[in-house]
Amino acid sequence: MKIALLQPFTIERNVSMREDILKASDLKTTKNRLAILNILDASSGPMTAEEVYSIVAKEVQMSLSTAYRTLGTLSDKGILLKNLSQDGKTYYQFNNHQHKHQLVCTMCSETISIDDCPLTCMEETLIRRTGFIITGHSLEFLGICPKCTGGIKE
Amino acid sequence: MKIALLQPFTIERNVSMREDILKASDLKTTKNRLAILNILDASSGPMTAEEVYSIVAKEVQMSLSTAYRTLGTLSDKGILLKNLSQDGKTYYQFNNHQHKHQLVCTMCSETISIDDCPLTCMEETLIRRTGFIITGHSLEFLGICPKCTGGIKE
DNA sequence: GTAACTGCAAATCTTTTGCACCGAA
DNA sequence: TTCGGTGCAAAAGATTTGCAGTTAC
Repeated sequence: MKIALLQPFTIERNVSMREDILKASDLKTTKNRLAILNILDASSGPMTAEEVYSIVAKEVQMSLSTAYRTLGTLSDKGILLKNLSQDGKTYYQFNNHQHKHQLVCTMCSETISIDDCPLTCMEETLIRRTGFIITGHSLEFLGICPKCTGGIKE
Repeated sequence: MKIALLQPFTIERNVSMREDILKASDLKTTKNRLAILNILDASSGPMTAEEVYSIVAKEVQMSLSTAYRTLGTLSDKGILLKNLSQDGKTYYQFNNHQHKHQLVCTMCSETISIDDCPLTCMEETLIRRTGFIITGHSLEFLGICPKCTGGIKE
């Protein structure tokens, strides 16, 4: 019973945190936006619009184009990171300055998240050399996972 | 006059080198394929299918779908590197083990090639940790170039 | 001669957009 | 009340594909 009560409390707290995030970016608080932030917050890695949509659609009524528009808006505001992957789909993740990259198996699509990003140092070099302001980067590794390697003749 | 003669000789030599490349991959030698290899070899960085096509179409008669098919085939054989960029277009470059990444201005699309790739060391770590065979990676930096920075109010 | 290559047009897939309606502030 | 947000359907843009004709070997 105590545990049952704990859950709603946590959700409530998160909801108000997310309202603050939206308010700070001059965005109206809507069921749809909260639901999307909710799902991405719970996710362990980047998700496609389609994935977000298929989960969110179970909770609230939302069209796919709204999912795209919302994800786009949140990315423009810097709340999310947006990233076109080698599979042709765009992945979204919370921009919490602890972003992740992916290692994807080209045979079965198994995906592993890479926690540490080695590019900060390289960005500093680029800034010095080019005068660019660096606003982001995309990095993805492709390979063949151990399960699939088993099937390759040597 | 001597210089004028030098050029055809060089082209001849390159053509036969490219025939060897195709033969080694069990691909027939066609005007189209030679033209595409030619253009990518002369290019200083990765090119889109559209760019390759628009240049190649001046020299030989070729359809856009053939350009796509040829670039795809050459990539499958490992002759080219294929890379979906954050702008939604696929870029192709010679796979000469000296591949380049790009730094792209999100305002004017000015693009700078990055010659040294810092990822080899990271790939070794990933191999150890995940058991994947790493077959490739994509890396791209986005930013705002000095020309465009001038327009931003501080 | 035959399998591989090519051109054309149509299809595919993801993402974006126009427009009319709806809802948060 | 008023913009901004949303749904629907249609458009967009890059790439792929089916099929019939052509070419390298």
